[in-house]
Amino acid sequence: MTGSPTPPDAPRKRGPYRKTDARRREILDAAFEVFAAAGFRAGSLKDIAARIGIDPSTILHHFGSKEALLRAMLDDKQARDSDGKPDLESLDAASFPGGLLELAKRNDRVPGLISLYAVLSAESTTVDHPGADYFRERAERTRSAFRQGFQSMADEGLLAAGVDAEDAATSTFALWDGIQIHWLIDPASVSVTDALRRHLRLITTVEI
Amino acid sequence: MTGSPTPPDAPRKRGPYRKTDARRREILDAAFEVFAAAGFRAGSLKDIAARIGIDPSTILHHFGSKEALLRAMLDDKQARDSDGKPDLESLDAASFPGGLLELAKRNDRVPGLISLYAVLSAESTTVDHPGADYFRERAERTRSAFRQGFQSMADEGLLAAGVDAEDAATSTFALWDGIQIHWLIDPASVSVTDALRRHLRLITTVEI
DNA sequence: ATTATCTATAGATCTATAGATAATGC
DNA sequence: ATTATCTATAGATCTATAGATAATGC
Repeated sequence: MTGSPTPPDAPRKRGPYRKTDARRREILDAAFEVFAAAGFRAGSLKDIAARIGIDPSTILHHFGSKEALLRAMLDDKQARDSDGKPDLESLDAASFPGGLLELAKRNDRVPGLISLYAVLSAESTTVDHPGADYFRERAERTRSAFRQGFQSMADEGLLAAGVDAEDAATSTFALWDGIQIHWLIDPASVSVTDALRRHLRLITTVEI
Repeated sequence: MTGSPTPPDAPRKRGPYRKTDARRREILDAAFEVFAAAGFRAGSLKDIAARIGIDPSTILHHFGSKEALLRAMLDDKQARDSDGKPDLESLDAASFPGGLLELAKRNDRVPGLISLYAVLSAESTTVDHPGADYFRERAERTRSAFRQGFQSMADEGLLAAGVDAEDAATSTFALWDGIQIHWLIDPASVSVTDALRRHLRLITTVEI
């Protein structure tokens, strides 16, 4: 008998090179920069490839298609966002509004991050956009996390009179995304964290 | 003497056909629909032309270039927005917050209008976008009009405690633009006018 | 005669694939 | 031997222009 240790129908594959992960990371980082600066449709594989000195077809070897690259890049950002650092879901009543501000400050310090989400989430509302599902789910998750955070504040009587958790979540989320676009349009005229802080002061009773 | 009534160097031109204005209007309307649905970069002259049954080159005959068409379309929208109807600049202290809501309601009823501004203003922040100047100026004008409106309210003591006109303008503008994007992403989860009304209630002392 | 419109096409993209060559790892 | 990378190119855009034909208006 020539019984092999692997099933007969499973073709033996050797797996990727040791440096493949690093190359994929390079591509994801370059894709982030290009998509943040130009959006998905105007950001080309050629631009991304040029940034790290490879040929566009190499990107397709690793990710299969431009759409798949976008999804991989978004999933990667999401995974790294909630990697170690405190994220939305982990904020409780005591740390919630301050935690939001911390999050905003942290995002402000990552060049391109605000642009990526602001540009792509708006672009994702246009016809046949491959990021539509991602951004709809992201909006749902974000609003839900905000709602929970504000609800635990409401439970301790920390919301301003006439404000409920649902309203607080919706308005804070909207103001945050809106002010980010206005900051991209004219950075000198607004401050993301200042606007957010003033809004949180208005809808809560805590010192921020 | 064969002295002509026009200067010798001015070549005599006959001017456009009587129906040219109507054709230009058709093109502007179709451009609005396409740019609202797809953005400027993904919205093609071919799509616009197909919508009204003409050839793309006819559009270029009338407007010269795709960028010029975008600018003409934006200028046209701006001119028609402030055409007769009460606009931002004409609102005084008494009618200001209510007038904003009316404006929002009116915009909600024009399909594509919210998408046009939300999509293009975000897209305009990307590299080499022909709408960048327009949207920066528009943001300036809008924030300034809001500031004046809220300032006249402040003068009559109609703003909530701790809120000044500048903050009110910035936050209202940001919340409005943000909630519009969230509405485009998931229309079922938010109401533009409700969110705006709640915000105005929060920052003013008037009944809305 | 001038303006409007279309046909045809140039020229510049862009994504994706096929297949050759180079690098890696068993 | 398999994976990674590049070259070359197909095929599908897209904007813009040149020039022919049709419609309009003096």
